[in-house]
Amino acid sequence: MGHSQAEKALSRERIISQAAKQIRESGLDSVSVGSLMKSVNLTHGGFYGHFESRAELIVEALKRALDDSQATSKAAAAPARPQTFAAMVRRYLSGPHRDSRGGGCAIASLAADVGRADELPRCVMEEHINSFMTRISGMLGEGAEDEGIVAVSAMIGALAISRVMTDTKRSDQILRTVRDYLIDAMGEEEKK
Amino acid sequence: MGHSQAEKALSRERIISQAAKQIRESGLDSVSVGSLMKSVNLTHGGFYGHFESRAELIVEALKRALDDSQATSKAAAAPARPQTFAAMVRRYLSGPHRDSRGGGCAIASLAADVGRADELPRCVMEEHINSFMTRISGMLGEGAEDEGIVAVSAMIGALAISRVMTDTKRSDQILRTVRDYLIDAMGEEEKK
DNA sequence: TGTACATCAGTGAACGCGCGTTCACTGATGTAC
DNA sequence: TGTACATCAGTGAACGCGCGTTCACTGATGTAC
Repeated sequence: MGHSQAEKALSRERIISQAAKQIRESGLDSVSVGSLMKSVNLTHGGFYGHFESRAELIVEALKRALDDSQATSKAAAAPARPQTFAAMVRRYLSGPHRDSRGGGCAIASLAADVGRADELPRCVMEEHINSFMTRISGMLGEGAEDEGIVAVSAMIGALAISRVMTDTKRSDQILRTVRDYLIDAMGEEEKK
Repeated sequence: MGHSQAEKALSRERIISQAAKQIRESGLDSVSVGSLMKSVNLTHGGFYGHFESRAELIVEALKRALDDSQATSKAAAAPARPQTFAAMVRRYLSGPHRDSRGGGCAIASLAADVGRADELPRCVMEEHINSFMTRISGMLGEGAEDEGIVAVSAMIGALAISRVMTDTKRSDQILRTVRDYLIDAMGEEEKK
């Protein structure tokens, strides 16, 4: 059992990234200290060498989940840069995104949970929502701030709804309808 | 202590309606059998004379929450009938609705929770989402099925986002922007 | 470079607590005569 | 209508369990000489 300082940093990293994945999949309440530590091959007692409390971990995991999903979204733009609004919407409102909760947009998975939470997690997500809206507005061109707000609202709502649907055809249809509407109503202008 | 059959029905009613209110406020996981029964002045043991399990109660409470919020929304239309799309959107995307989680739209509060739940609760909400979309489409006139889907997605997303925001001004701005956009882009046609 | 010691990452038993669920019991309700 | 009895709504103690958190301990790591 070698427990060097470098290993401690790696342990913390594994704890946070595992917790981040789990909250995206199953919500803020789904993480328990015991099962989380077991899933990264540590014992529950060690947890408090890394965090003051479960609540502190949740905030760190939320930050990580939001950062991860933002990074994934930006990385998808890498080949073609700058990313177009249409490409972004097509990826966001897709079957694969709907079906990968653990790897998908943390705002969509967790907005309702965070809306009921304390001020700290809400502030953390608030910043990410604002920067997501700014990013989308930027794709739509000058003075498109309002369109960015509307597009983000519709994308988050449609994704959440599509995850409720048990009828896959209907779920696909909703994603497709909102996707086509947004691209048609907002994406066209961007080409000018 | 009189425990007549009529009183049993009233007890069940109080349990479900209290649970429905609580899940709209704080999510599906927030209801515990003990505290719920205490809040309707009964003891926890009596719970199992009304429901087979906590899971069964959750499904009943979800149905009730959805029915209640639908009824509230339809009741608001009573004076002017049929309700206009613009009036509906103005009420949905308002500060008072955002601030009354316990009395507000159960789809918006619970979509993410239900999206992670078992098939039964998902089916229950699915029907309500479909009928909400149909209702909105109906307000928009013939062949407005797609617009209904988009409007419902945007309304649910915007409400969830507005509840995350700690900056009230920003929260209001998001509600206002989505509200104005929807009325402008979709509501105008309805007047023709 | 080699030894002696302090540090500290991680262990695992223990804590009090609230959870969902069960069950023997109580006593008013409802029914049969 | 009045009495005797069965029913059953609600009570509260008890169950096993998992939770978040604490703490005495272990032994490798890192440091001072």
